[in-house]
Amino acid sequence: MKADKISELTTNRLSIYLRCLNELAHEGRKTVSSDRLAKRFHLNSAQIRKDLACFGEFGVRGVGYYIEDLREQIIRILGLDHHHRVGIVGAGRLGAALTDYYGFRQTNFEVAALFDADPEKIGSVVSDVKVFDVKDFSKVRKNEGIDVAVIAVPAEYAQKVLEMIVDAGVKAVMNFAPTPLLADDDVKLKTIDLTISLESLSYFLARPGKNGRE
Amino acid sequence: MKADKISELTTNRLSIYLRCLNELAHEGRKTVSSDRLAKRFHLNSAQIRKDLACFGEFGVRGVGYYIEDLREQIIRILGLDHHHRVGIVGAGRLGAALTDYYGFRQTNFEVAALFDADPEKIGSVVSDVKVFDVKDFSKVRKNEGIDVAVIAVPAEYAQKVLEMIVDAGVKAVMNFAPTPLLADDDVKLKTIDLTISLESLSYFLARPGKNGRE
DNA sequence: ACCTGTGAAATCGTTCACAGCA
DNA sequence: TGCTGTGAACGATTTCACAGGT
Repeated sequence: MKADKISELTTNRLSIYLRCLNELAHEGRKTVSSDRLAKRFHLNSAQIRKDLACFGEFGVRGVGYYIEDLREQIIRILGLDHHHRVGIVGAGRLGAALTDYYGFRQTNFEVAALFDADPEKIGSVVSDVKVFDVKDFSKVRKNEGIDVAVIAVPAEYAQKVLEMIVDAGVKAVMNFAPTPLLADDDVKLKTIDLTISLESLSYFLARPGKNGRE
Repeated sequence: MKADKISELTTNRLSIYLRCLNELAHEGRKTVSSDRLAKRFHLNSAQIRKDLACFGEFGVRGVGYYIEDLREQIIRILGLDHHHRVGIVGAGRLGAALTDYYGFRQTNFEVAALFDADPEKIGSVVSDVKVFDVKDFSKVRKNEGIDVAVIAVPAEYAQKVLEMIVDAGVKAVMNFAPTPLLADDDVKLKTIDLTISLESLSYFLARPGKNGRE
């Protein structure tokens, strides 16, 4: 296949496949077929094959996939063999929780700096990470080699913060402010909107029985 | 239209439309057409009309939508006129940050209780919310009238915690553990997987230039 | 003239089903 | 026989385009 247009749905599933493979590898298994993988983790075998086929021919007919080999391939595809340094803008509770979040620690992402506008917070240390003045973002970004930014500020400041981040040259941003933001096409912006998720629960509770399964 | 099968994508957009309308109402506008709404907030006007048409005929031909009226309709549809009480399982940093999250405060959701298994934490108070023993979940749920649960525990405990929550009768659950969970169809389960989101940024950084826009 | 509500078309994503290889 | 890789069918979602109401 080797298509050029790969959906984010596909790459998200790659993350899931990787977890499944990690679990199987941990159990000492050497190979797995798309069918066994699907049955065991409630996935669809054709979808697994299609998703993988976007990036190459990793399987062996009659055998399946070599788990260790496929793990390495997915790690490479997802860029998990590269290290990234994260700057979190907003040193409130959310910023602090994210700094501490083990996802940032166990993976190839490392929180290098926090930023805030509150003089009370600037200079303090949260979970071993120093809080800088947000005005110094560009300078600190260079010194610390930050290539990923997280927006954890109130919605009304989020767009301005994003523009500052992008002006400083960061190309990958995760936004936790409950508002959609605008950015150039060469910047990857991922918004996690907890308000929408909450309101979706509210909708369900208001009309019991009608479940849109995930 | 009044269709029976309403996609979650549609209800998620309802949340967004509500925000837009709030902004317009704040500016003192009385009516808005789907086209103006779309242009201003970078949406698609046909989609707005289709989404709204699922729930009734709220517009006036030649005029557009009455902002105040439409706001009330969406609030009713999303069940934002009902109050909900939230129990958060896991009183670590993430649980604490969520307890503090203004989204839970400003909306119709209120954090009523935290739960943990750590004796050090049980009995303490985080952001005015008491931490209970997770073993007492069912009892506390009844006393406090909890109807929404949040899972903020490590992935390996998440499925067990979900089962406990569902056994206690809670029908709406938000999961922050980075693992897909299984639940019955009559339970609304919403998973927010920060690991997948991070890995999606990693994928982008590994192949610059190919952006799957949100 | 303006704008909604909605069939029809286009696009995107998933699942089926099987040819072909080990 | 077992399994991958993939064209084709199917299903879901988005966008177009316009009939019809004000």
